[in-house]
Amino acid sequence: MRAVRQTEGPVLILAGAGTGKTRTITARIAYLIANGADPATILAVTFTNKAAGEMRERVADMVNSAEAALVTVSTFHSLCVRILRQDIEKLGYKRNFTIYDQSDAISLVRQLITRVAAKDEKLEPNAAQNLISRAKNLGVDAPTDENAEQTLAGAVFARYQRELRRLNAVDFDDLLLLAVKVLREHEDVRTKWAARFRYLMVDEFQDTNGLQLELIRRLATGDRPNVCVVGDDDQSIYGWRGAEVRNILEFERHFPEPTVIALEQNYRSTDHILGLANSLIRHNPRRRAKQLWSGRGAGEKIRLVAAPDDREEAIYVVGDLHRLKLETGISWEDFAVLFRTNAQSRLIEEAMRERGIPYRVVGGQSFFDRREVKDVIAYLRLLLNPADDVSLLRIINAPPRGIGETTVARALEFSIKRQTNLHAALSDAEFAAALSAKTRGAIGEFVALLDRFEARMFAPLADRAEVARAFLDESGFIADLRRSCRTPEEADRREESVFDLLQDLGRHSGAAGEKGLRDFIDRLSLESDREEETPESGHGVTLITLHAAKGLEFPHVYVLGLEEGLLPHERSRADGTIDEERRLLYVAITRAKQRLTLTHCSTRFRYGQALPRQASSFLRELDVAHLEFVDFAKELAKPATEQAAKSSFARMREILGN
DNA sequence: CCCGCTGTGATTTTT
DNA sequence: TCACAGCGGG
Repeated sequence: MRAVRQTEGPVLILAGAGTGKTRTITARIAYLIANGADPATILAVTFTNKAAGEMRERVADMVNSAEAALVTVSTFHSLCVRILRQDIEKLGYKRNFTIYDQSDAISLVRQLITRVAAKDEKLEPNAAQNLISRAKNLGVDAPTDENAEQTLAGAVFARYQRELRRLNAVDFDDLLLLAVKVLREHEDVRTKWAARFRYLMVDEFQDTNGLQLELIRRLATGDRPNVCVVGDDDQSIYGWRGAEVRNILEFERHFPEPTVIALEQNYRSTDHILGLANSLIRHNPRRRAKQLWSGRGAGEKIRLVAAPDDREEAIYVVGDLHRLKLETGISWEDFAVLFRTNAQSRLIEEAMRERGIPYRVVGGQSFFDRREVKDVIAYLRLLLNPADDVSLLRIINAPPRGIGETTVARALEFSIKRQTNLHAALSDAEFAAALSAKTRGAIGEFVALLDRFEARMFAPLADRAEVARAFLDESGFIADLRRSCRTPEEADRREESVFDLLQDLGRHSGAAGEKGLRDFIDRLSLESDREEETPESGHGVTLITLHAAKGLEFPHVYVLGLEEGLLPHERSRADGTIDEERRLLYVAITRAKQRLTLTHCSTRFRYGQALPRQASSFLRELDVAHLEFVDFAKELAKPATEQAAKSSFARMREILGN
């Protein structure tokens, strides 16, 4: 297979849906090693920790474990952390910088808005953080024009970047931005890292943004660097968060005269499913031509169902999969219900519960909770970087220790005036002088606590997990955590998740002293603490958004709401991203292995109102040869009048325009 | 500290 | 419609 053996020079592997993308990359790595490449010079970059983990596992299966361990398989962000932990000083940051995740960033933005905004000005922290993030992913690290400082958002942006620097902190976007910056501006640094990696591989290349492309370009050495990217332009669905399909469409511009290999054999779906997918995606302009085929046989036609409203749609889908399950005995895990927006899952959930069918909702945003875990991280971060005000503010009153809001506000003011951080302000004699004896005592105790544990944590031969446990205990955090719970069970659960974390810290076989703890915290900061929720692990039918479904596959798939305004989403018309919506449907269709059902409604309830709906314009693009029109009324096994059946059939024909 | 009132806004989501 | 944030009162 050429995709595996062409190891020299730039290679572009166009890997269509279900063509064995990950398998190809891992086989390449194994092939490289078998042919004498030094494993330590191989770098494979992915987007998610999950993908990196899977790849690492598969490499370990193919080559001996000592060699596998030398290969660098990493996400873009953790690769950047690695670069920055070594070389960020060139940019004027200290090496012990703290990494802020999105919620840390939002809380900093919130603070700044209250500090900067006039009485009548309003700005949502969430929206502002989003704006800043978008800008940074375009490579912009400050508001562009002079006016920008005058708008609230611009002022917050400028202030935010300055604050991060003062706090010796970087956010997720900075990781990319600063890593690229240091490689761009310091040739010695660039040469060092480029020399390390002789073979570069990038997964899901269609999802890269400008910064990520630049990172790869700067790491790639020589006229014909060994850069192999794998991706599928037809599955580019993250444009809205900065991904540039252009990167894959114009690969030759960045890496001239590449070997281009198209993987077109699909190992997943039936011919009808692939045929349908092909007929749809053909309507996209500007794509790398490819035609997927499979040897899996024709299979069933794709069923297109028109439901009267979203409630009936849900009842139908759930009823249909229930029936199928009873008839064939396949397991619940083989089913997935896909939808454009999270809100759509509700009706499905209700219908599932009514029938007692087990299900799991993937995604959503349940990862902002786990308050106690974030608190523990804040405690530990503070030991590594006392200048980290966001962490300090998070824990200064957990537990309440007599340092009230007023005192904190004063300390903040003092720290701003002195151009320093909160920790320094709290330790400052002049600041203390202005306080009551009681407050002074409370602050003194708090600062002493931090200093004492900083010394203990980084003492030679310190047992990090044990020191951390004592820290959380003696600070009163654990007791406060338990106290704040409503039930003893909840208290146990939360305390246990803290101890799990500490146990993990104990097991973490890192270096002694600061580095070991920092590696551990870096890992925690970069991995969202959402539980492992792979479709295999849970029980039940998978309910999932179209976006989150990318990369997964299921024997039986239902795609809901193929209606104008929902898929394509109404926003996409104004944004000019209809192509991306089409790719989204393409991704959805290609998730199915055996049986696929598409549905749409004539009426949908939104914000309490019944809205008339039109079928998605995408339906007209589908090749009818692969479709079967399901008579909704009949399928529901309700006594339907012939008239109703006829009219619904006529409507469907009308919709499809043939 | 907690409860209930009011106002608001409502794609997609990983690191 | 409904969920959630922010606020004021008990």
